[in-house]
Amino acid sequence: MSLKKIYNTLFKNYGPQNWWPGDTPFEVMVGAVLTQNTAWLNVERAIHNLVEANALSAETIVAAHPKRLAVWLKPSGYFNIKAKRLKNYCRWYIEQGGYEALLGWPTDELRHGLLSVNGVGPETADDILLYAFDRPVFVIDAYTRRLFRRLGLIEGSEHYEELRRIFETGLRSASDRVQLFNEYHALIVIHAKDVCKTKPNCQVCCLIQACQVKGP
DNA sequence: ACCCAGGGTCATA
DNA sequence: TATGACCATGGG
Repeated sequence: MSLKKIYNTLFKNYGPQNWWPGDTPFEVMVGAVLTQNTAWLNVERAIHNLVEANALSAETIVAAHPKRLAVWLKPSGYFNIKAKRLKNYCRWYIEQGGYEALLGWPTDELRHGLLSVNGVGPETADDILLYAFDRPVFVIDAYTRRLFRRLGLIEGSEHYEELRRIFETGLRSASDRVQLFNEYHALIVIHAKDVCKTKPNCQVCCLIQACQVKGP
C-alpha cells in the first residue's frame, strides 16, 4: 500500500478539505502556535479575541502587555506559555522583515529560522512552511504517526525528521507537492477526529481494521 | 469525574 | 539520547 494510494482512498472518502482555516498567512502562523496540543475550536476562540481587540498583527502582539495577551489567548489553553511563544515568534518575524522578506528565503533556511524561535518546534514550523509559505513540507503529527503505524508503513517511534523524510521521498514524484501535502495532512486530521468517530466502516478504517481514536 | 486535543521546553539520568 | 513533568482550557 503506497502513500499515494492511501491518499487517494482518504480523498475519495472525505473530498477536498481546503485547509488551512486562516484568512491571512499571519493568522495561519498564529494558529500554528496556538494549536499546540489543543483543540482547534479553542484556537478559533483565541484568534477571535485577537481580532476583536484589533490585535492580530505581529507589531501589536509584540507590544502587548504579557498579561493582557494571555487573557486574549486564554481559551486556547497554556495561555501564559503561549503568550511568550507568540511574542517570541512575532519578534523574530518582525526582525526578519515580515512576510514579504521571508518569502524570498529558501525553504531550508526558512525552516531553520523558524526552529530557532523558542516555542516553535518541528510541527509548528512545518505547519507554517506548508500553510503560510506554500512550501512542499510534509507535516508529521500524532495522528500521522498513529494512522501509518496501524497501516504498518512505519514503526511509529521514528524521530520527526526521519518520518518527514519517509513521506517526502515517498511522494517525491507527485506533480504538485504543495497541494498534495496540504490536502494529505488535512485529510489525516479529518479522518482521525471527525468522521472516524462516527463512521466505523469507512474505507481507511477497514484498511487498518481499527476505527478507534484511542489506542496504540 | 474522567480523557483528550492538529506540541514544545526544560530538567534529569 | 531518552524519558518525565509541566503548561491549562473546553468538549465529549
